[in-house]
Amino acid sequence: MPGKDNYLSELNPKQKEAVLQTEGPVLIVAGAGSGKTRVLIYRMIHLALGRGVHPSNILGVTFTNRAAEEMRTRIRKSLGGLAERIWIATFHSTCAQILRQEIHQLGYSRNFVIYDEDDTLRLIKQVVRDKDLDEKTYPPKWFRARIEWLKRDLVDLSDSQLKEMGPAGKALVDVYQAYQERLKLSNALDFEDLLLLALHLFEQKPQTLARYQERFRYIMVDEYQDTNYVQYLLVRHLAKKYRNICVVGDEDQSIYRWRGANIENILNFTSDFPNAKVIKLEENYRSTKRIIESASALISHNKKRVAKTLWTENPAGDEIRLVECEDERQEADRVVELMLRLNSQGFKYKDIAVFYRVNAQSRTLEDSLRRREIPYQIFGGLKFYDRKEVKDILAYLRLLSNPDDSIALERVINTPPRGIGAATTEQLNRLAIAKHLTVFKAIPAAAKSPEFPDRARKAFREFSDIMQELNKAWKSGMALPELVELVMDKTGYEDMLASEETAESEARLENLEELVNAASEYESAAQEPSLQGFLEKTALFNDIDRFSDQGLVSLMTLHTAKGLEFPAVIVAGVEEGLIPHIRALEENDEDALEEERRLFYVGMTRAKQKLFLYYARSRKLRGADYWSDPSRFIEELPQENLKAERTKIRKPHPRSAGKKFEEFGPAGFELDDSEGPEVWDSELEITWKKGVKVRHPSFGKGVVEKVEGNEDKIKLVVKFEAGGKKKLVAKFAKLEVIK
DNA sequence: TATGCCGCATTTTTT
DNA sequence: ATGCGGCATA
Repeated sequence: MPGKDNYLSELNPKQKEAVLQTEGPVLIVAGAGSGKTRVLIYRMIHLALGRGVHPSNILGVTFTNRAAEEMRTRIRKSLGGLAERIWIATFHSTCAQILRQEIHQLGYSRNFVIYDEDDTLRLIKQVVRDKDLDEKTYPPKWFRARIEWLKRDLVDLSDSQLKEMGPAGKALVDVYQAYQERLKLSNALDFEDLLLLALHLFEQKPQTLARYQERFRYIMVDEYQDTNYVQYLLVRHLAKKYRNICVVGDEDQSIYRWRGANIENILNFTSDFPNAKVIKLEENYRSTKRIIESASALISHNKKRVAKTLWTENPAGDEIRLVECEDERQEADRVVELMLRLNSQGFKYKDIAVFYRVNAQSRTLEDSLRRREIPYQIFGGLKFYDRKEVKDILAYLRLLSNPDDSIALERVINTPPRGIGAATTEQLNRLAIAKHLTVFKAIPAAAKSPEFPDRARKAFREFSDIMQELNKAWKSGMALPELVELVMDKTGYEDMLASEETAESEARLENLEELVNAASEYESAAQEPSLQGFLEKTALFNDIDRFSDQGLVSLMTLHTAKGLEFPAVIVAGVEEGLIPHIRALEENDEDALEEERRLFYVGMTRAKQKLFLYYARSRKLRGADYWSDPSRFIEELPQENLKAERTKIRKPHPRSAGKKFEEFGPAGFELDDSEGPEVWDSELEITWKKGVKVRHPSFGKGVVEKVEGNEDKIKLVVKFEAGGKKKLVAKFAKLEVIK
């Protein structure tokens, strides 16, 4: 860790320049592994210690909460308690915090809730139904995607793009407006609103903007290549007065174009902020020469980038291993075998990661990992706070905090089932509209209304009583974990799950236990714990199961891998249709293909020492078998850095990859050995025979004397130098072949 | 109103 | 293959 005084001595000249250039606009183009996090951290430390800037005048915007936390932890080591005064957060979290203070100026209430994608979709569905639109012609998901686009790109509702969409465009405008009204009635903001309303605030309330400009005199934005248009405008507003804006990014690692990230933001920075200083960090400290050379060769095929040359003084390292497999099951088995081998060579399990393009690929890998009892952890996929049971319980809490939250109400009013079905709910909604009440407030009235059958009235009364009881407990200041438990108890949710007695319901109950834990963790960690604060955390943070250093192999998608590094990296499914993904290919758009290339680039550059690329000749996808060809990106890698191996048995491979087996008659089944890399004999696939020299972690060096058995159960008799013969199972013996 | 079956879609997802 | 949502039935 940097000492307080000599922190500059640990930086190379470029990094030092980036740290010292505190005034004015700065663009740091930071290649993969070039130490950009270190630069950002030292920059903050330097501002505070070297330039006497008060930490509270520094804003650091990151893209993930994980990055924000990591940054703060590292700064704390140098600045101690002062680190807490620096504002380090994501765009969304930053805006949420600002709006908590200021949103009343825009006519919203400060106890707004944040709707996630699921809530949003439910609300859109309501709107679509109300408008009698056909869900087949106009899928709610389409509206959601388009509404996100309208908000992210600040599209004017009179824009010609909408007109050109014809009736769909008209429906979109219609749904959009109704959706916004409903959000407001529910006192809710979606993710885009967090940014958008902060922007409106800055545009409409100059004094408020001025206050934040004064506060954030030094602004740093990480992962600038992945900012969208609204985020770009927010940055511009905040930086306008002092112009001390430093953005860090790498257009080669921009992989969220599909989510509205605008690569132009980083490409145009120097024209947006004239006189900007541009500093390129091109020395890579992470990976071997071969990895860097290969990744650079790959990415040089992209046109949309600013030329830069990544280099490293690290050793050349091993060749990149290219492994061909029959199908995804063999791929998984081989990946696992590789892990065992790497482990025997001294790599800890936590040093090894497998990346894949789509989450669905993880299952086969998991099967193999479990069979061999290798401990693993999966990142991404279903998130804790997105689980149904967790969301249900949270919805009750949301309703306490904000009774206007109509989506939360919809979620829980009949969960667990209490006799308030679709018809009753419908009637309740009508009553609410007629009486100008929110649905929640209409419930006590409905309980008394003769228009409802006795059964429904009783159900309303029960529900109303439950909510009142919970409300009383909350108002009396009950601790959060207890409140969560009370909700689980009084609503009957826990009983409902407990009576199911399935493995599934057990798991759900465990998740709810975990939610109680999360609540108590929050309560002890937060400065001023509140229900609202907890709910905000659950909406904006979803990494309850986070990184553990517990010697587990890591599995994740290529997207999730960004920002991480591992000594040994395996990319699985390096095939046409997967990397690049079929959907990107279907777009038939150079930009889409370039993004796929960047994604692969990101994956490759995570590797410090060893990189393995696996592909399968056929792959089961949604129940059907498909042929596949190696990714075109493999051909873009310098062949001298590659070492390929192939299986001996090869299924016949039709020319048209990406087709189902059954779509080919016998004529399609041609042997295809002409293309692809040469067949090298594999060192990975160790051929055991008498005389092979090996090293064992505890027995030391030895020579193989005898080989028994075959395939999975090869046993070896090894004579060790230290004396003694041992009979070992080849696969599990952690033997390393030596020369 | 609750339940069970069928049909449909299923990239990536830091927020 | 699998899960979710919609619709028909008990």
